Parts: sequence; structure tokens; C-alpha cells
Amino acid sequence: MANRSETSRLSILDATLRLLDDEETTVKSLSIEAIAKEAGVGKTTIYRWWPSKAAVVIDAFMENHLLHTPVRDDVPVREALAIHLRSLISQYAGKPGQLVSQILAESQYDAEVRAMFRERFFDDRYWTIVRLVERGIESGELSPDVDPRILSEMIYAPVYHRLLIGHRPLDDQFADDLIATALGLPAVESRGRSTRKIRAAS
Amino acid sequence: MANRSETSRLSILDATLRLLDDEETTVKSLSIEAIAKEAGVGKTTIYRWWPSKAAVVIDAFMENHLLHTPVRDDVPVREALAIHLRSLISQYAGKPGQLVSQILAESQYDAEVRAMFRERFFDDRYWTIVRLVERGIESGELSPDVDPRILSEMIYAPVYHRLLIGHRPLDDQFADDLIATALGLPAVESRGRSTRKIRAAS
Amino acid sequence: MANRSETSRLSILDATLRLLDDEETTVKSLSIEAIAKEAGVGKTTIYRWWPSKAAVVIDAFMENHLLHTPVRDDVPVREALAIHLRSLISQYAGKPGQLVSQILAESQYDAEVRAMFRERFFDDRYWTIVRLVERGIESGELSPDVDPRILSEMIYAPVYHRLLIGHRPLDDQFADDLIATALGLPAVESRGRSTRKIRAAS
Amino acid sequence: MANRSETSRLSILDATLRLLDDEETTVKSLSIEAIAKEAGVGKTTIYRWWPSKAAVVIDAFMENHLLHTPVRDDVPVREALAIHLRSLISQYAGKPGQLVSQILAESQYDAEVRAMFRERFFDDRYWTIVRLVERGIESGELSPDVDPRILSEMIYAPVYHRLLIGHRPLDDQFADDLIATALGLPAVESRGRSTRKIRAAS
DNA sequence: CGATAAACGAGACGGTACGTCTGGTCTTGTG
DNA sequence: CACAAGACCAGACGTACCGTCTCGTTTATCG
Repeated sequence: MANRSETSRLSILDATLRLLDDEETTVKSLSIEAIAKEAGVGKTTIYRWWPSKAAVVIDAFMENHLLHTPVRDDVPVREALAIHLRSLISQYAGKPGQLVSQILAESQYDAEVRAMFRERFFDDRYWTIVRLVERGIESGELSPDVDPRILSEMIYAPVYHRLLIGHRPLDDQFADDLIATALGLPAVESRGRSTRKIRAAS
Repeated sequence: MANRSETSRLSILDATLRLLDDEETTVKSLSIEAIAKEAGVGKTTIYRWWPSKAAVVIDAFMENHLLHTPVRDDVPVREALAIHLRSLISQYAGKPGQLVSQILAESQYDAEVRAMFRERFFDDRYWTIVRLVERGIESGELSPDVDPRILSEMIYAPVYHRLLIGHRPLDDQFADDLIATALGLPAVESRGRSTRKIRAAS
Repeated sequence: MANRSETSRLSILDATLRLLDDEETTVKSLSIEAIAKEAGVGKTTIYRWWPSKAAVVIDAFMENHLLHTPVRDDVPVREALAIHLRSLISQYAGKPGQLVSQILAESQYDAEVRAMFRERFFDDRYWTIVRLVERGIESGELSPDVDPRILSEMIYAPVYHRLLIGHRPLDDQFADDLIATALGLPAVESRGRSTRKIRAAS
Repeated sequence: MANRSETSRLSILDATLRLLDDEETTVKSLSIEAIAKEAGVGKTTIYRWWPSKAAVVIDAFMENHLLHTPVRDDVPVREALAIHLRSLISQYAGKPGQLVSQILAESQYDAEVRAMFRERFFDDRYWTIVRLVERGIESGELSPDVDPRILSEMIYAPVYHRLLIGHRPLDDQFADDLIATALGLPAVESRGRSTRKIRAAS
């Protein structure tokens, strides 16, 4: 029989990360051929076990838990949200963000990749936020009238939006603004509307 | 001398749309070679005037005003938002949505395409919503404490989010949920409570 | 592993000859793309194994021994020369001649092709004539004072000269004239005079 | 009205020579586009007056009398031949030789170019040699039995042969060997056959 | 001497082929 | 018998030139 070689599997995932580490390399410019060569592995071996290049990248990405965005449950929801969002945004502002946006790009052309992205990456994060919002409703920090899933999307989606479109920066201010608006509260340090407008315009 | 040929320009944009109309064709699978052949045009002519395949697609997409998402200013903000979002979402649920998501995908790999997407497509829509939100604040429909740009992103981004990730459907319910949550009103009859929440937070 | 495919090699050479057989096709107008298409082969396969189009043509030309110009060693040198030259000239007057002249043309731009032409095509023929001239010297049919290589060139080069420049025809008369002049005999009956001349010069 | 512009004609021929002067540029790699640009002339102007790139090159080549190969008629034929051939060969060994061989290459694909090469370049030289050989016959230096045109080709063709095939060098020794053999005389400095053989092999 | 027609520079155009690259499949030993 | 190595068919890439075709803009006779 000769079962799947764990050595090969790891070489492939390692090689993928090594290649993606190069500032110039994108998921698109990365080729299966290059991965095979870097891993010292035949192309066939990759094609045998992964349905597409993007699948390898997602696997490699997850294998090394490249994104660390804890959600604390021992602090008030507002604070937990703040910690989580700031952490997420700061990571998305860098190389991991590029990777996520490129995987998302690949997933536009391949339903299998899209499903894999959701299952292996997206769902966990999404439900974590939904649960957090639900805790906020339970604790009274958030209005009981909001749909936790919709509110979660309204908090989370803008981060992806800026990541993908780049019309405005991914920074701490953004995290604070999102939370303040979501909780129906102006950001602490900038209460007035006109002040906020000026900030937004800068 | 020897000015640009309008005939060629139109042939190219038309051919691009014709090819993209095919259910199986994506922006990725579309090739400049195919456009040239379909348009009866030399490849050089395309390369001479467009920096990339995606640029041609954006031009073609815009040339024919493929997306019609009016924003009324003669009705209350809530209603204008509802009309706009329902229209936008219904179109994004179909072929135009696929195109937008694929252009966005391409833009992840090409700063020029990203800029073109923003300038030719995104900015108009974004500012239209921002202005709408500002009108809502002025008319008292929205709390004066929200940052119009942040709120706009919180309303708009989830649409793109579902378009790109596909974790939940793009339908009228979604439009209504977004508006209700954005206006701080889970439903019409709960206006008082949500108003209270906003007031309490200020 | 994965050795060269003999099937492909033959398809390519066959396709090349098939295309060149067309009266209108020249080595210049022949394209690697056309060979690949005709052979049902990827362009890469051609580029992998041949350094240039001309190299493929030379290979194809030689593979099928397209030129038959025997040199008899069982008859007097004059007769062997006559048979050989008449045969060579008659072939050069037709399609093979065009091919040779076109390969020679290509070789003016590519040292590798020039070397290949010499090694695969020219040298054999050249040395065959040199040896024939040497036999003529040994047998007394030719003056011992001539340099066999120079005399060979003087006999052989005019054939190429007419082939390439076309100032006068390639016909049997030409073969006879060359031999007569080379042997120092304008005609059979004037052997004495020419012998005298050579003797007088030594 | 508006006659041919002599200025343009000269710019084009000059530009052609300037471009061909570059060691790396060949008649093949030279493009009409490049000539037009270098000459500051529209492509149309070239196409209007010349049938092909090679025609321009021949014109440019001749305009500047790039080859100087005098034939003296005030010295014995042997000496005149020696002077002419040594001069010709020494020039053919350099850049002019490359040009001639490349023009000859081009002429293999274009009957018009071939005719132009003959008329503008070849015929003069050919008949000059024929006349020289005829003078040799009249003066008794050459046997009255040889056909002057055939002997001319036997003297002249080997030069082109070496130029195009490059199997042996174009040098003074070659000129002397040709003349010696043509005149039925061994070269003065190397009378013995074995000596000649060794020289030929080097 | 002003009209007018050809030649001119510029360069866009529809094409062809280039040589390179990658995708995904197939083949051939090796461990 | 899974693997590495890599050859294979296929076809798009972006580039270079081809030869044709407008464009205005000189020129230079001719009416």
C-alpha cells in the first residue's frame, strides 16, 4: 500500500510558507511547480492530496496558526471586543492580512476553496464574535433588540472591507470607532460629531 | 497623429462583456488573447490602452452602467437606504455580483487595479451612502453621535462580506436587517427602546 | 526519469518535412508554432530539444537522407566525379537545393546552426571529394602538384555559388565544364596539352 | 508635385549603415521600424521607395562603396589576380564579409533581392574576373583551352564558399593557393605535395 | 502667387510569431 | 506501490515587427 507520507506533507506545507514569506511572492505568483521544487517533492504528490494551490496555502496557513486573535471571556464585552479587534486589525495590516485577502481572492474562483476558507478559517472567528455579542446582550452591554449575527457582521465585515479595498487604513482608531458605533457610544476621546468628522477626513 | 480608434475601443469593451456573459467565463479564465480575437483586434491595441485585463473588465463594466442602484433623496433616509440596499443586494446576488467579486479578487494582486476599482466604481457608491447617513443625522433619523463614514462602512461592508465569503445569503431580509440594526431599531415598533439606548449612551 | 519521447521526436521531424514540402513554405516562413501544431506537440517540447528552428530543419533533412549523391570508387576518378557532380547538381536544381540554400541562409545568423550544418551535412561531402581528388592524384589522373583540398573547393564551391546566386544554371553542362577544367582538360582529346601545361609549371 | 526627398533618402541609408555598424546588429535583427526611428523618418517613406529591408541594405552598402577591390590591368594577370583576391578576401574576412553573407542569406528568400544583389553588386565583380582571365588567355599565362567563365567561377566561388560555410579561413594563403591551382602552378613557397597537405590540415 | 497634390513624420491598427511560463497529466525508474 | 523527477500537450503571456492605413504638415510645381 504505502500510505501517505507525512514527511512529504510537511515538506510541502513548510515550503509553501517559506515561499510565501518572500515579500514579492503572492498566492497567485506562487506555483505548484515552485512548491514541489522547494519541497523536493514531485508535482504529482501535491496534486494527489490537494485539490488546488489555494488549498495547500490554506493548509499551510492553518498548520502554523498564523493568526492569533484571542477573545477573552473574563472581561466586559466592550473590552474583549476591543482587544480582539485591535489584535485582528494589527495582524491584518501586515503580511497575514495579505495572505487572507489573497486566499479570499482565490476563493472567488473556486467553490471548494471558498468552502475550505470558511470551514478552516472563517467560521470559528465568526461564531466567536457572535457569541461575544450574545454575551453582551445577556450582560446588558448591548441592546436585546439587535440580531447578534447581523451586528457581528457589521462589526467584522468592515475590517475585511478595508483589507480588500484599502480605501481607509487598518489601525487602532478603526477598531475603536467600530466598537463605539456598535455599542451605540461615541469613542471616549472624541465625543463631538464635528471632531469625529475631522478625524475621519484625515 | 493617428488618434485612438473609438471603434476598436468599443469592440474591445463589447467583446469583453460578451465573453463574460458566458456563465462559465470568469475574469480569471478570460484572456486578453480571447478578447482580442472576439473583438477582431490586435492584442497590441489592448496592451496599448489598458494596463491589465482587469482594467479592461472594469472599463467594460462601467461603460455599460451595469449596476443601477439609485439613491433617492426625496424620501426618508430609512426608505432611501432600504430601496438602495435592496437594489444593490439583488444585483450582487446575480452575475454583476460575481463580476464585482472577481474584480475585487484581481485587485488583490495589482495596486493599479485596486485604485481603478476604487476610483471608477467604489468611491461614488461609498460617498453616496455617507451622504445619505449624514442626511439621516441632520434629519434626526440617526443619532448625531455616529461617525457617518464608520456607520456607512458598517452598513455597506457586510454586503461585500457575504458576496465574497458566501456564508449567508444576499437577500431582502439581509437589507432590512442591516438597516434596522443601523438605525438602532430591530423593528418599527421598537423605536422607543433603541432611541433610549442611543440617548443613554450620549 | 521521464525520458525523451521518440514519438514526439519523429512527429516533429515528420511535420517539419511535411510543412516544408509545400512549395510556398520556406525555412524562414516556417514557424516553430506551426511545426508544433502540425506535429500535435507542445512548443516546449521543441524548444527543449532543439536550439533553433534551423536545427530542427537540419535534423529533419538528414533523418530522411534527402540527398543521395553517391561517389563510386570502382570507376576512374573523372567518371566518379562526373556521376557525383551530375547527381548533386540535379538535386540542387530542385527542392533539396532550395532547402540547402535556406539552411545556409539561416546559418549566416547563428554560429550553432553553421556548425551543425557543417557537421551534419557538409563535412562528409567535402571529405568525400577530397578523397576522390587524392585518388585522382595517386592514379595519375590529376597532377601531383595540386593541393587536393583546394582543388576540391574549386570544384565544389561553384555549385553552391550558382545555387545561392543563381547567375547561371545548375545543369549537366555545368558539371562537365567543372570537371573538364579541374582535370586541366577542356575535352578528352586535349589531354596532352593540359598535361604539358601542368608539367611546364612545375 | 512634391518630389522624392533626397534628405530622407540619405537619412535612411545613413541610419541603416549606422545601425549595421553595431557589432551585434545583423541584417536580420535590423528592422525597418528601427531604421525609420534612427533616421527620423516615417515607415511609409521607406516602404514607398524600397521593396524590402534587404534592398535598403544593399543600397546603403553600395552608396558608400564599402568594398574596394581594384583589378589592375597594368601588371601580369597572375599578379593582378593576386592583388585582387588578397584584397577581396581580407575585406570579406571582416565586417563587409558579414554583410555580404547576410545579404546573400536574405536573397535566398526574395527573388527581387537576389536580382538586386546580382545587378548592384555581383555582376561587376564577376565580369571583371572573367575579363582578367580572358586577358590571361590572350597573354598566354593561361591555357587557351579553359572556359574563362568557368575558371572565373572556380576562382571566385571558393571565396564565397568559405565566407558562407566557414569551414576554413579566409586568408592570404587561401588567395595564393587558389591562384596557384588556377594557373596550374603550385604555390611558390610550398612546392611539395606533402608540405601542402600539412599546411592544409592546420 | 495661391491651389493642389504628392511626399512626408508620426504612429495606431490587425496580425503573426516569438520564447517563456505554468497548469495539470502521464511515464519511468527507485526505495 | 507511493514517490521524485521530469517530459509531455496545451495555451496564455507580454513583446517585437510586420505592412497598411489614416492623420495633419510641409514642399514645390502648375494653373
